Amino acid sequence: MSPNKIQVRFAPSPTGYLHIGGARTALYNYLYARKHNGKMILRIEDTDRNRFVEDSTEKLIHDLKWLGITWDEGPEVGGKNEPYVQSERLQYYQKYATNLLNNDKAYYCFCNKERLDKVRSEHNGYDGHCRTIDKTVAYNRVQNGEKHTIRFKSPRTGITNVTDLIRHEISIQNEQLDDFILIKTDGFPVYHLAAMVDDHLMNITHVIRGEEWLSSLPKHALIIRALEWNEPTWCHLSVLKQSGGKGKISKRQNSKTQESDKHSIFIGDLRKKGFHPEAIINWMALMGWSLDDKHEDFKLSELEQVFSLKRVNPSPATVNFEKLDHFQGKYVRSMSISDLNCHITPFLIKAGYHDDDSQLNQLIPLIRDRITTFKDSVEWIGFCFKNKIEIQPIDLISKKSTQKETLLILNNVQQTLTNLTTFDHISIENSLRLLAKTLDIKVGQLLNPVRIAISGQKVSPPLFETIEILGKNKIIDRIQYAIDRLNNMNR
RNA sequence: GCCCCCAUCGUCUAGGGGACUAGGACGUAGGCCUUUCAAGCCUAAGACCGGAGUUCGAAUCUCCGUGGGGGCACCA
Repeated sequence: MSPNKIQVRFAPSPTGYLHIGGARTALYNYLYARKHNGKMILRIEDTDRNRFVEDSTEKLIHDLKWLGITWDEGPEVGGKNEPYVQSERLQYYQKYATNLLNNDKAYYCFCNKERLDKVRSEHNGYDGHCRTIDKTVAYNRVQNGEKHTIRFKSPRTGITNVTDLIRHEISIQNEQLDDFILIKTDGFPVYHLAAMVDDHLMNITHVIRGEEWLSSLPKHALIIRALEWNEPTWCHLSVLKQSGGKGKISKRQNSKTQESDKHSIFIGDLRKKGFHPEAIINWMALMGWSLDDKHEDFKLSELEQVFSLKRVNPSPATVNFEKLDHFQGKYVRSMSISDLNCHITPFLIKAGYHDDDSQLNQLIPLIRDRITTFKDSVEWIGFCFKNKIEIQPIDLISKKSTQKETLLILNNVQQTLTNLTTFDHISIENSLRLLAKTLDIKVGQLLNPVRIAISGQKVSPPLFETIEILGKNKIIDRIQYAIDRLNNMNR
């Protein structure tokens, strides 16, 4: 591998499911790698055994793939940097922790939790208590099996400067840093060590991650410098803020403002709610990045050509689900009938509607402009697949109309349709328009009760076409049922 | 409390000292179209957080406020 080759990684921890914050970070990594013919690695950071969530890695991989985000190396595909799960890489962390120990850049710490809690309330971080323990004494205590951690020896004075690609120079007074833990009592590394070791070993050239890491960036730089490694290019993406309230989106809090029947911050939920991955990608890409002031519609394949980290915006973005709807609607309208059929069918089946494929294909052009999510199709055309339409007779009667007039309309419509020899929407339209004229009422007035009778709904796809698709028998039956209901209304 | 980051319409953003009466998109309002609902098309309202500088000239550069966000673990 050429050393100049761009190599990035997405390194989630298996503590929950993929949401738009993580997905967007994965997306930017992916796009950057693709744009520069680099490679992307998926690495699982599972060094916290307490927060481990059983199926989250599989779900995460599934969600990423569903979005269209792929990687060159990772747990299920393998690669030359195996393994890709941190709990299987313990030897490396141990090795470099020892290295730091030997070079006097780290030390053993024997402080227990109680002391630490006490120190924290008095100090700003760890007080360096074990820093002065004689090296051989400390070594012997470790040999005797005493519980210990390994801490990094942070500089006490001076300033640490780090450069971030989208935030420029960041500096911190070293006195703000404490001697943080590298290796925990259980022998597992802490993120700061593990991530830096892996990034180095895996030749990561650009670390693209969330802003929540910005405050620990100096620690990371210090570790890398202590080990005398090359520093990657840092790129900290701003956080995504909740749509309604305050603060960043989070796996823990849901319901409230960021969840609704239609939306969710979780990729898996969005899938179940009937969104298309391309719509989600387009939406996420624009939360913090833009090409210019003219282009907003991007397919994943197009983003791969035009993405640039230099155009990533450092300020936090608020999640706006209405814009997701916009991209989704736009995407739907660009889809072919057969493609839409594939996406809609599972939702119809799940809703319990028998799916007649050829009929569905006829129906799709009628709803393409009306649905946003694929799941919306259930509400729009579910009635077509029902055996019986439940209606309240009162709903059949328009505001300004009467029971008598409605019955007259329905009877006439039924008769007209029965007499039709060619049952196509043009003939249906012509005959019903003529009927309205004959009855001296507006077309809308005529169609309202018919719409309810046929669909059971106040809104429906265009009626003439719907009547044609459902067929004469079904239509006549439904109108008859409505007439019966109206007649029995007063009894 | 301490540290760090950020700051243009309600939201996402364009903007790199003069091309800014600040552009686009979503949303909102009105209109056209119309069998309902959409879609589509047209129109409108809507922002440079505040104050000092620097400069002939600041949305753009600097500083100070203010506001928002993130982080201060043997979590990532």
